[in-house]
Amino acid sequence: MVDNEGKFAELVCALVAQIPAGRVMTYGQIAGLCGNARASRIVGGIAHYGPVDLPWHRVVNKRGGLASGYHGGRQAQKLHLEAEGVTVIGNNDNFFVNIDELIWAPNK
DNA sequence: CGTGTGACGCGAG
DNA sequence: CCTCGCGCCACAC
Repeated sequence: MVDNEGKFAELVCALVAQIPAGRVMTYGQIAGLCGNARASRIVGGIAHYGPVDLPWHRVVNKRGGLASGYHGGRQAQKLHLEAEGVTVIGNNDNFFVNIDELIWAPNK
Protein backbone atom coordinates (compact mmCIF):
# COMPACT_ATOMS: atom_id res chain seq x y z
CA MET A 1 0.00 0.00 0.00
CA VAL A 2 1.12 3.48 -0.64
CA ASP A 3 0.59 4.41 2.97
CA ASN A 4 1.09 8.02 3.77
CA GLU A 5 2.97 9.71 0.98
CA GLY A 6 3.48 12.82 2.98
CA LYS A 7 0.20 14.20 1.85
CA PHE A 8 -0.73 14.97 5.37
CA ALA A 9 -3.60 17.19 4.38
CA GLU A 10 -4.87 14.55 1.97
CA LEU A 11 -4.86 11.92 4.68
CA VAL A 12 -6.53 14.21 7.15
CA CYS A 13 -9.23 15.09 4.64
CA ALA A 14 -9.74 11.43 3.77
CA LEU A 15 -9.97 10.45 7.40
CA VAL A 16 -12.38 13.20 8.35
CA ALA A 17 -14.49 12.28 5.36
CA GLN A 18 -14.69 8.75 6.72
CA ILE A 19 -15.97 9.71 10.13
CA PRO A 20 -19.50 8.30 10.40
CA ALA A 21 -22.36 10.51 11.45
CA GLY A 22 -22.96 10.57 15.16
CA ARG A 23 -19.29 10.00 15.84
CA VAL A 24 -16.35 12.29 16.50
CA MET A 25 -12.56 12.13 16.40
CA THR A 26 -9.91 14.11 18.17
CA TYR A 27 -7.32 16.17 16.37
CA GLY A 28 -4.55 14.22 18.03
CA GLN A 29 -6.05 10.94 16.94
CA ILE A 30 -6.42 12.10 13.38
CA ALA A 31 -2.92 13.48 13.38
CA GLY A 32 -1.60 10.21 14.76
CA LEU A 33 -3.42 8.14 12.16
CA CYS A 34 -1.99 10.43 9.53
CA GLY A 35 1.48 9.67 10.77
CA ASN A 36 2.30 12.62 13.00
CA ALA A 37 0.74 12.56 16.44
CA ARG A 38 2.45 15.85 17.19
CA ALA A 39 0.93 17.50 14.18
CA SER A 40 -2.41 17.87 15.88
CA ARG A 41 -2.28 21.59 15.18
CA ILE A 42 -1.70 20.91 11.53
CA VAL A 43 -5.03 19.14 11.36
CA GLY A 44 -6.68 22.27 12.62
CA GLY A 45 -4.66 24.36 10.22
CA ILE A 46 -5.80 22.25 7.30
CA ALA A 47 -9.36 22.48 8.48
CA HIS A 48 -9.21 26.24 8.47
CA TYR A 49 -7.12 26.85 5.37
CA GLY A 50 -8.15 23.66 3.64
CA PRO A 51 -11.42 22.43 2.11
CA VAL A 52 -14.78 23.35 3.56
CA ASP A 53 -16.60 20.37 2.08
CA LEU A 54 -15.65 18.01 4.89
CA PRO A 55 -17.53 17.30 8.15
CA TRP A 56 -15.11 19.22 10.35
CA HIS A 57 -17.91 19.54 12.87
CA ARG A 58 -17.23 15.91 13.76
CA VAL A 59 -13.71 16.81 14.73
CA VAL A 60 -13.23 17.78 18.35
CA ASN A 61 -10.37 18.18 20.77
CA LYS A 62 -9.52 15.67 23.46
CA ARG A 63 -11.67 17.32 26.07
CA GLY A 64 -14.64 16.68 23.82
CA GLY A 65 -14.91 20.37 23.15
CA LEU A 66 -15.84 21.59 19.73
CA ALA A 67 -13.25 23.61 17.87
CA SER A 68 -13.22 27.34 17.38
CA GLY A 69 -13.79 29.26 14.18
CA TYR A 70 -15.89 26.61 12.51
CA HIS A 71 -17.02 27.67 9.05
CA GLY A 72 -20.43 29.06 9.90
CA GLY A 73 -20.04 29.32 13.65
CA ARG A 74 -19.74 27.06 16.65
CA GLN A 75 -23.47 27.03 17.09
CA ALA A 76 -23.89 25.61 13.59
CA GLN A 77 -21.45 22.90 14.60
CA LYS A 78 -23.56 22.03 17.61
CA LEU A 79 -26.65 21.80 15.45
CA HIS A 80 -24.88 19.52 12.99
CA LEU A 81 -23.82 17.16 15.76
CA GLU A 82 -27.20 17.10 17.41
CA ALA A 83 -28.75 16.43 14.03
CA GLU A 84 -26.58 13.32 13.87
CA GLY A 85 -27.70 12.15 17.27
CA VAL A 86 -24.82 13.53 19.27
CA THR A 87 -25.50 14.89 22.71
CA VAL A 88 -23.97 18.33 22.77
CA ILE A 89 -23.69 20.10 26.09
CA GLY A 90 -22.71 23.71 26.55
CA ASN A 91 -23.76 27.27 26.11
CA ASN A 92 -22.92 30.16 23.86
CA ASP A 93 -19.38 29.45 22.71
CA ASN A 94 -18.60 26.49 24.93
CA PHE A 95 -19.81 23.26 23.43
CA PHE A 96 -18.88 19.78 24.61
CA VAL A 97 -19.78 16.29 23.48
CA ASN A 98 -19.65 12.93 25.26
CA ILE A 99 -16.25 12.22 23.79
CA ASP A 100 -15.86 8.98 25.74
CA GLU A 101 -18.94 7.57 24.06
CA LEU A 102 -18.75 9.24 20.69
CA ILE A 103 -15.05 8.93 19.99
CA TRP A 104 -14.59 6.89 16.85
CA ALA A 105 -11.71 5.14 15.17
CA PRO A 106 -11.19 3.71 11.67
CA ASN A 107 -10.99 0.01 10.88
CA LYS A 108 -13.95 -0.41 13.15
C1' DC B 1 12.64 29.47 0.33
C1' DG B 2 11.94 31.97 4.89
C1' DT B 3 8.72 33.59 8.36
C1' DG B 4 4.59 33.42 10.95
C1' DT B 5 0.96 31.13 12.62
C1' DG B 6 -2.37 27.79 14.26
C1' DA B 7 -9.95 24.87 14.60
C1' DC B 8 -3.86 21.16 19.59
C1' DG B 9 -1.40 17.78 22.87
C1' DC B 10 0.59 16.86 26.97
C1' DG B 11 2.89 17.41 31.57
C1' DA B 12 2.72 19.77 35.84
C1' DG B 13 0.43 22.56 39.47
C1' DC C 1 -12.14 19.89 36.11
C1' DC C 2 -9.08 24.32 35.32
C1' DT C 3 -4.87 27.15 33.97
C1' DC C 4 0.15 27.72 32.60
C1' DG C 5 3.79 26.76 29.54
C1' DC C 6 6.44 24.37 25.97
C1' DG C 7 6.72 21.72 21.90
C1' DC C 8 5.28 20.39 17.42
C1' DC C 9 5.22 20.30 12.30
C1' DA C 10 2.75 21.30 8.12
C1' DC C 11 0.38 24.97 5.52
C1' DA C 12 -0.39 29.85 3.88
C1' DC C 13 1.78 34.03 2.33
